[in-house]
Amino acid sequence: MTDKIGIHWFRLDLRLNDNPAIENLSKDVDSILPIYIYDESQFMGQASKCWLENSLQSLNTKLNNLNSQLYIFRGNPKKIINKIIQNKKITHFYWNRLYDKDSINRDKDLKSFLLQNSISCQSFNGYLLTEPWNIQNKSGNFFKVFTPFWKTNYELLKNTKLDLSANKKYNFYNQNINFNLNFQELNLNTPKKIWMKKILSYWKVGEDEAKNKLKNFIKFKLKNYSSGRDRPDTELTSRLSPHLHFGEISPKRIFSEVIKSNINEDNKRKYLSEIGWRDFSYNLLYNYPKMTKEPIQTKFNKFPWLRDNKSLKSWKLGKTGIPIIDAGMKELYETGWMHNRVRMIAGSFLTKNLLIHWKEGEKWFFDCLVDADIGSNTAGWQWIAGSGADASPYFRIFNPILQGKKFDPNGEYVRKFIPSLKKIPDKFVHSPWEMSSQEQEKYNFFIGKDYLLPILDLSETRKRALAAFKSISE
DNA sequence: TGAAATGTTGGGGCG
DNA sequence: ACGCCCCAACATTTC
Repeated sequence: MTDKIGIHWFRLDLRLNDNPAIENLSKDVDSILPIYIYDESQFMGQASKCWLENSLQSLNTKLNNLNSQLYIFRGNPKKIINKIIQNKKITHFYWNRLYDKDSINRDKDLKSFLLQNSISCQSFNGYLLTEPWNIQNKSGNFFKVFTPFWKTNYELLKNTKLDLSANKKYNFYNQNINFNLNFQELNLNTPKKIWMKKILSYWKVGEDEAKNKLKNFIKFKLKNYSSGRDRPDTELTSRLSPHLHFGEISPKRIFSEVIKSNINEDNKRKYLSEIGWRDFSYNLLYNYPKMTKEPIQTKFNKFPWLRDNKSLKSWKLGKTGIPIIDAGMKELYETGWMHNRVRMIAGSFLTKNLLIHWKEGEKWFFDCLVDADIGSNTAGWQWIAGSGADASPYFRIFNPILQGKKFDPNGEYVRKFIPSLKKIPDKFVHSPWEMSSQEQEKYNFFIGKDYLLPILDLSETRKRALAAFKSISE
């Protein structure tokens, strides 16, 4: 029994397929010990915790079927890893890389610690299409604008053979370790159990479901993606974002399946560019590690944000009196997800009409979204606030009524989350306050009773935002 | 991955 | 028949 044992440390790569660390480990050792460490000191939103718990269970079931299990621990990774490697048969320790500053520092430290202990330690790319240090413009700098970034990245990928591992049966470890936790002991500290249960009722979690969603997306939705992706009243997005976040599916798998599919080029390109935005966000995060806390454009340090807790609360609860905003915020709270178009409208409303700091929105989204992701979420918020690298220009202020009419023309989306709007005709569904008192009488729908009066004047706050942005431009 | 303000054009009503 | 005005409809500019 001198078999070599290698540890695979799962983080945001909760899958067995297309997992480069596992694939490489399987070549270098006889048996793979799969571990997960829950580190409470690492901030995680409520919705994410819930998804995580379910995703770990799903992964554990898959490992059970391979006569093994997921070995779960809780606490400081270095201390736990130090304890695990007391088993002298452990010769290798692999993982897939992460790209935020805290993870990078932690992993660097661990790598040298493991090497000191004569354990072979390697890391791999299991999370991105192209890692930030492998993509540069002609002058050798990182890209700050999406379009040229994606053009370069796309060409790079199109000409590379993506080595996706086939559905392999790896040899996983199955001996007892006496200090790992079972799932009852894991308890991820989610006090709002009922809320979480509700959110999860809208989702299936895990690697198999991710594959399934991709397959059905390509089969039924991709051909209408280009125009459909902007319509929250349809179901034409892939909804793969939470699966991607937890690494239940790899972006390379998505890229390769979409390219292979027999769908017209325009729709494919449009969808893949959304996967490209994810890589771009990580490219920014890696090169501007401070972007999670500070504006990328430094002039935004002196932006006159307002502190307005009352309005912030109205926004969070979907009580602004603007149907498309309220529907979006309710979709978020109810299902843990919000349609991308509506995320932009709601983000513009918070940062431009309310002049509330994008970090407040970012925090709320991070807590409520099942796809909460440090790269995409902060990049998205900086983009909409105007402080991002190639952000939406400051004067680009969405008018939520026009956006509603354009992208939810029959009001199906807003009525889904604000049922009282079912009583009134399409004409008023995005601006019910425009109904005369006779019309309110006629439809038995009264502003103030069946729906709120808007908390602000759109035209006035638009002008106020333009003035505020003007004050920081040189 | 905007919206509003302003400018231009052209058809139709009308004297 | 013609010029004038009005005002959609569309285009361009500005924020």
